[in-house]
Order: sequence, then structure tokens, then C-alpha cells
Amino acid sequence: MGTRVTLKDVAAAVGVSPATVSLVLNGKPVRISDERRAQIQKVASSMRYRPNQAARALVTRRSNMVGLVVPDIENMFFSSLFKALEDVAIRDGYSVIVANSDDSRERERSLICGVSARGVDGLFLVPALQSCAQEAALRRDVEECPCPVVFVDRLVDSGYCDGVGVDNKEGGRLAAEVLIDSLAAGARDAGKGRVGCVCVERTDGISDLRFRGFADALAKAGVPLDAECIVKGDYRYSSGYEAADRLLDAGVGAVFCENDLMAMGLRRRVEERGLHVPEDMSIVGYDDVLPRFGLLNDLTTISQNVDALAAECWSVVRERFAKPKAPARTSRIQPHLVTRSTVFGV
Amino acid sequence: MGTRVTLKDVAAAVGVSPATVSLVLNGKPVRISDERRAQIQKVASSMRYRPNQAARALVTRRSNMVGLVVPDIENMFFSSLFKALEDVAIRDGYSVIVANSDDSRERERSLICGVSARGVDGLFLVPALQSCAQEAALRRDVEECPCPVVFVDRLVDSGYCDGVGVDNKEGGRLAAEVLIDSLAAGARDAGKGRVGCVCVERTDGISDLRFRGFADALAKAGVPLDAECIVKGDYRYSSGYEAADRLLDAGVGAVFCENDLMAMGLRRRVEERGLHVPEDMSIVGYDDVLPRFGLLNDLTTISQNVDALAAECWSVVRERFAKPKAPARTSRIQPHLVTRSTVFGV
DNA sequence: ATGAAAGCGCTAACAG
DNA sequence: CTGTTAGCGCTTTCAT
Repeated sequence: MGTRVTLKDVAAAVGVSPATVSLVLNGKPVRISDERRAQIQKVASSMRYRPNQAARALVTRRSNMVGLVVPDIENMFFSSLFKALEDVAIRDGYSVIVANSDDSRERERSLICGVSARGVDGLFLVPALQSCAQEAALRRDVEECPCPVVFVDRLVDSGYCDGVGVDNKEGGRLAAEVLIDSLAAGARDAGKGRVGCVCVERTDGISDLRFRGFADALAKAGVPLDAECIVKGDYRYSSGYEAADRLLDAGVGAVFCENDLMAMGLRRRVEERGLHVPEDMSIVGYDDVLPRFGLLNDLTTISQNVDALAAECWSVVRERFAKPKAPARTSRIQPHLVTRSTVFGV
Repeated sequence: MGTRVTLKDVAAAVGVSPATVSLVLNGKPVRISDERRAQIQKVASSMRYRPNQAARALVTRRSNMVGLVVPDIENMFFSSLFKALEDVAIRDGYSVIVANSDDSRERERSLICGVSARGVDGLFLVPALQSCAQEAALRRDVEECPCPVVFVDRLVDSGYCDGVGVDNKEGGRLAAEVLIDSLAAGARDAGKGRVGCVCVERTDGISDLRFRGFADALAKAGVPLDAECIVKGDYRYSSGYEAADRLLDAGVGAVFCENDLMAMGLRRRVEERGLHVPEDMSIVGYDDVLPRFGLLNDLTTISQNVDALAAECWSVVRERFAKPKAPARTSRIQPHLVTRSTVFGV
């Protein structure tokens, strides 16, 4: 195990004061003779000096760490979000501390405290499901948090806090649009002409928007969306799988699933019944996160563009660092349609 | 944004010295009058005092943070590993800093430095692929690292460093065993009687062991494993998918895939050709990590037991904290067979 | 151009 | 039983 070499060690080795070394190593525009500069650099690197970040954080009040609290890192979307965020953060020399709230208010609360006590400069928070239903409690925690907080993805009422999300309503609209086009592209056999969806009932301020965007666009185009064609899901593969029979039996031939996992489950069951996608059923998913995990994905889907989301998160927090008192800002990434092979005729 | 209240603030509010407050709040067994104790506790909590961890780390030389460097957090296995590790670490009050090496030696190197400069108490490292081929360079970094390192999963030559992994050879053996049983369970039609595998060629010290365990067990049982029944894969869905035709055409009816993703891809292609699993082909996967992501999995597979792996990681590092000079120790978790529905007759 | 000194927030001796 | 003192490793005035 290596030993810890301090600034003082370097100073002693060179025969100057710690202050001088600090100045040089931090590239401060103080006029120190070039020879000294070079010498200090050389000695420091040959001694493998690494500044102690804790000490530095103590005095500068900046840790170059940010926190990320997600409901569950085993949700592919959040996993990707983390990776994308780390990619952009690391370029500015930041590390990311991640923690899982398990969608629990209590755990989230303790995480906010715990992570901020670590001195992070900013905290990205995907609010727990339980918090979405207890906005007042969440707000209290956020306001007490000694560092800026940015809501991510789940945009709860956030006049008091920065937020970055995706335009879910637009995503729903895009899904409706392509399904409508598909309907127009070719006449369906009898008993396959209806439109349906697998949607999630949650207070996360996401599923309802996707549904609203979808339903509104359908209505505007005069395409009916009947109650028996709306099946509840829970974002998991199995719920898509289980939705298939009801949809098929209702004569649905075009389905919007609120995420890709459910779309895959749906597709599997459809094919198990000896039917084909998209000939017998068109399917649109949501997320487009599967390919990032090495899962082959030929699903036509609405992409959330996780990289753009992460980039925007970073840009928002940097602006907040620069102007701590600026008014809170919420921004939304635009989703887009990725056309692959599961929608008939497009 | 909340304000930062320090120990001194609390001390001033109570009218005692900072030291006293520190003693009380850390539950030190110093005999301080109970009334003072209670009063200090009360004031501290009402002022919402949170100790500054950076300052504490500076003096105690313990940060209560550990690092985890993985090749890619978008690999489901590592994603699960992180979650499992966080679960166990948080119970001891530890936070985890995660970073992706992208399997690059260079990036890993800079991560080891960067993370350890943050003062982590320990570092869990899944060596980058590139490092597995440059053990000397890796070793140098590890030995220079000012905190204990634990190799995880990819157990490179590690006489000098603790390690925790899975017994991959045993996993391969288990896969062979169940496939052999399956063969015995029912006679196969002609042209489906051979055994094959989709395996990965890598220097990660994992794929080769799985293969070796598999091949050795087959040999011992007198079951042939012919060259044309061994197809190369890359751990991704698509490579399993693409392996299917060659395997089928070679008359293979029982396949071991070195991970679940490839097994799923293989299965998909087999079914696309109108065949059935397990009637026409038995498939054994490896990992059993898919269900954790909400992916329905009815694959018969070799489970790595990520939770046990993480628990063992934690136990190893704790022991290292306790005895910094103890000899390095490598331990291996035993994998086990999870019987589901993709092996014929078992 | 460089060094001395103060102090970030906390803990750990040591006095009292 | 409690307060004072002295740093942890670093940055940052302010003198020199």
C-alpha cells in the first residue's frame, strides 16, 4: 500500500514553503521564477504527490463531488443516466456519489442529509415515488440541504428548485403520431384495427403525461381509444407480457407501451401466440435504453436521449454554481422517435 | 438553500466548548453530566447540525467512503454489484463513489489516483480488460494506491492484493452437468444430439475458466465437444443471436452460453426459425442478473449470487481495515444452478 | 518573488 | 467532569 505524500513533504524536498508549492501546483498567476516552477513540478510528480481533497475541500468549500440520488440503479434508465452524468462530470474533474432511495421517502431524506454532509457541491435528485406524493416534506428537505439541488426526470412542483426532465407529453404525442400513420399506411384485417396502450398509474408525474400526450393526439386525429384497450402496467417486462392477451382479444393492432421493457414483454407474448410483429400488431416503446445494455433492440420507440439529459443536468448545475441566487429554472429535453421494425408500414 | 451549521455554532448556543459537543455527539465514553448531554443533543438536533465529513476525515484519517471502479456500469452485472455493495456499505455508514474505467488501462489508472485522492478508505476494483493483459502496470498502481484495494470478479494474479470472485470453473461444470442430465433424460432426434457452447475469448480470467470447467466436465463424462460446436461470442445479445444458425446447423441440441444475454439472443433466433426451447434445444445461461432488472427470465442458468459477492467484498475489506498488514486473501463465491424452463427433461 | 501565519471544521491529547 | 490546545493538509491573505 502506497504512502501518502503531502504538500509539506514536497515543500521540504524542494526547500521552499508549502505555500509556494500550492501556488505553483494550482497554476496561480503569481510570478514565481520559472526555474522554481519547473523544479517544483518535477519533484511533485516524481514523489507522486496527490493533493488531499478533503483538506482542500475544507478550505475552499468546494469538494468537486456531486451527489446523485436515484430510486434504483438497477433500473436501466437510471443506470444509464448515472453513466452519462459521470461522463460529463468527470471532464470537469468531478466525482459522483450515487445512492439508491428505493423510492422511499425516509431513505431519500437520510440520503439527502448524508450525501450533503459529505460536502458535495450539488445534488441531482430523482425524487422517490413516495416523495412525489409528499411534496411538502420533500421541499423541506431540499430547502434545508446546504447545497443546490436539481430535480431530474421526475419533475415535481419545482418553482423553488432547478429541474431537468424530458417532455413526456411530447413523447406520448410522437407515439400516437406514428401509430396513426401506420393505421393510414395499410388497412388492417378486421379485429386488428383498434389502438391501445400499456400505461402505468403512478404519481411520478411521468406516466400520466405520456398517456395524456398520447390520448390527446389520438383524440385530435379522431382515433378512438376505448377503455378496454387501456391496460395497466408497472414498467416491468412481465406486465407487458400479461397485457398482450387482453389487448389481442380486444382487437387491438397498434399499441403504445410506456417503456421498452413492457414493449418487449408484450411482443414476446404476441409471438408466443403465433402472431407477428408488426404484421399483426404494431408496437411503440419508450426509453430506447436497451441497446446501451447490449440488448438487441429492434423496437420502434421514443428515445429519451439520456446523454442530452445528462448534459443539460450538468449545464444547469454549473449555472447554479455560478449564480447561486438566480431564479430556479426547469428545462426539458425533447424526445424523438426512433423508427425500427415494430410499426407496420412505416 | 440551507445554511451550514458547525460544531462551534452548537457549542456557542449551548455555552460549552466545541470539544464537549464533539465528545457527546460521537458518544464517547467520557463522563459528562447527563443534563449537559441531553441539552447538547437537543440543541444540536434542533439546529440540524450535520458534522462536516471532510473536516472529520482530515483529522481521523477515515472518510467512511469507499470507491468502486468498474469497467462499465451499463453492464447489468456491475450495476447489480454496485447496488448490492451499496446496500451493505450503507449499513456501516459508508458511501460509495463509483467510476467507469471503460475497460481502459489509462482511464483506470487515473481513476485509481483520483478516487484515492478523495480519501476513500478502500477501493474495490474490477480490473479493466486492458489491465488484465498488463498485470505489471496494474500492480504498480495498486501498490502505490494509499488505501487497500480489493480485486473483484476478475481475479488477476493477486498474491499481493485481496480479491473476491466467483468460482467460474465450478459454474462451467454445473452447466455441463445439467446438460448431460438432460441428454440422459430423453433421447434426442437425430441431428440434435450434440452439445455446444457460446463462449467468449478474453483475457479477463473469467470466460476461459467457465469454458474450462464446462469442457472438462464434458470430457470426464465422455461427451464430445467438437470444434464446430464452439461458437465465439462477446457477451452481447447479438452474438448469441448470431450463434444460433451455426449451432443449429451443426446439429447441436444443448448449449451453454457464458452469459444470459447471449442465451436470450440464442433463444430468440432459435424460436424465429420455428423451433422450440427446450424441446429442440436446451439452453443454460450464466449470471441470473436479468430478473433484477425487471426482465422476465425463465432461463435455466448459473447464478452468481451478486448479494453474496458483495457481502464477501465487504467482509474482506473490513478485515483489511482491522489488520492492514495481514497477508492478502482471495476468496471465491460458489455459483449455483437455477433450474427454470430452458433445459429439456430437468 | 517568496515565506509566515491564519484558519477551514473537526477530534484527541492533555490540563485543569 | 469539562475546557484549552494543538494540529489534520491545504489555500490564501499579508508581509517581507
